[in-house]
Amino acid sequence: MFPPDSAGTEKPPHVILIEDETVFRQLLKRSLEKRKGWKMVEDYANGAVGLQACLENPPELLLVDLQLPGKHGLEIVSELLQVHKDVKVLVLTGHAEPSLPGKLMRLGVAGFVDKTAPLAYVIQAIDTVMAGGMFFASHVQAEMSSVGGSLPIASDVPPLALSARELEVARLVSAGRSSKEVASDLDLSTRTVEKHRANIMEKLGVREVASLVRWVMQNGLG
Amino acid sequence: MFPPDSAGTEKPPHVILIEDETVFRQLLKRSLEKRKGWKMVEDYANGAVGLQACLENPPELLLVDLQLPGKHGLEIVSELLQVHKDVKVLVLTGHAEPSLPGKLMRLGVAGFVDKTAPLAYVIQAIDTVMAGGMFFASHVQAEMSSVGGSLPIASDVPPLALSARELEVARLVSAGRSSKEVASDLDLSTRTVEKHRANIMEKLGVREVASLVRWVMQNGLG
DNA sequence: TCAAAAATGCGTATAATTACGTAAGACGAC
DNA sequence: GTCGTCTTACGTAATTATACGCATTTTTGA
Repeated sequence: MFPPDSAGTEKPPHVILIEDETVFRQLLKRSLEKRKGWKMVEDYANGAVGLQACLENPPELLLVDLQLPGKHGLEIVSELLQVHKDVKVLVLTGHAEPSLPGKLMRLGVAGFVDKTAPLAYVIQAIDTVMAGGMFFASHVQAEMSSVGGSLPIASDVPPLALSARELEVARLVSAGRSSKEVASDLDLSTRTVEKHRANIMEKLGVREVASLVRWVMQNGLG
Repeated sequence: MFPPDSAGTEKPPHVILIEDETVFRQLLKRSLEKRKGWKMVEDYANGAVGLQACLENPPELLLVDLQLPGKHGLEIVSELLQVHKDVKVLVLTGHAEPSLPGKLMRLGVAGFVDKTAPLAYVIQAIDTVMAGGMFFASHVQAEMSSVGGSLPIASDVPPLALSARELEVARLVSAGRSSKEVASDLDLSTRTVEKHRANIMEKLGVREVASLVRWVMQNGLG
């Protein structure tokens, strides 16, 4: 899961890079094209233009600086993620600030690396993020007064082996409702709910409520 | 600033490693001793013992797992940082959970890495943290509230409301063990386990297993 | 050292869940 | 038009979990 190591046979993802420092931008772009065979790296030096490109043709991965001409990186990310929540965003900045990681996480950014870090760091961050993970590294210690609560991001990919009704039941059960309560919630008979539960357990291959709850939570359904 | 690259001439820091998986612990310990010339790596497999050592002779760097016998990693960190705020803490865990990064940051932890990550990741994390930075990387996407709302975080009740034994029971229950199984796991009577469960539920103010499981997971104990 | 808290154990009773079944109507796919 | 799945519903029995209460022994801390 962690390091895809070599790009291998996977098709190159669509990547957009917004970075005003030409040296770094070109270095990184070439690096990605050479070392990973990604041909689809669009690069922009201007924030507004880059955002426009993102909105018109959303990439899988967005690499973005913060201090940009045209539009600030935080605005870009914020506006983009409101429309396309599934874009993986990796922030590259040279001006780390202790409260930044928190802000970025709240925004839904998947990672954050100092541009002053060695290129290997950046590459690793990209790998991790592309694999669905998170990667925050900086030379300043993060300061988190309050990294907001627990609003799930309602991410896509609920691996649904369950039918709609079953899912509904599963969520209620994992929310702590008893079969009887679920029955009255959904206006069903208790027996029916119990049957649903049994089927759910069977499908998920679990035997106890605890595991059901874990499944629901780990799949972002709770 | 970023990678000290080679340990060079600096004197080895005092490092404590608390990790119950022997293979990983020894591997990491040897790795640090060889590759960085750090001789002062104390290692412990038990949480309570490790914390004791930290309190008696605080290290510069603490590498700690979360799920540990004796005492949970979160407790260790919490208790240690209350007394010695300057200890750099790097959490190593194999059971990442989306809300964990936020919790750890709030606790004042400097970094967090999956144990399943390649050793190079771990080493880099250590370097970054030792250099005063932060390093959070995981194969799961961190989940913070996406909206910048001002939702109160009243839920920041410490997991320490529970006694060590209760915590242990809570974890097993949320892992799907029945009271009877927990009893045999911990070599207790079923009655005792049931009593513990009742006390736990009471303390957490919940009524059903589902809520217990959610609590355990949301507090990174699962 | 002594009091408080935690950990351990038991009893009794009710409520809830799980493990086996079976089956009919709706709805879509092939 | 038949086959499969989803949804609905029921029965019985065993197992587990909860809600009360009470008691003994460590452990901990003031």
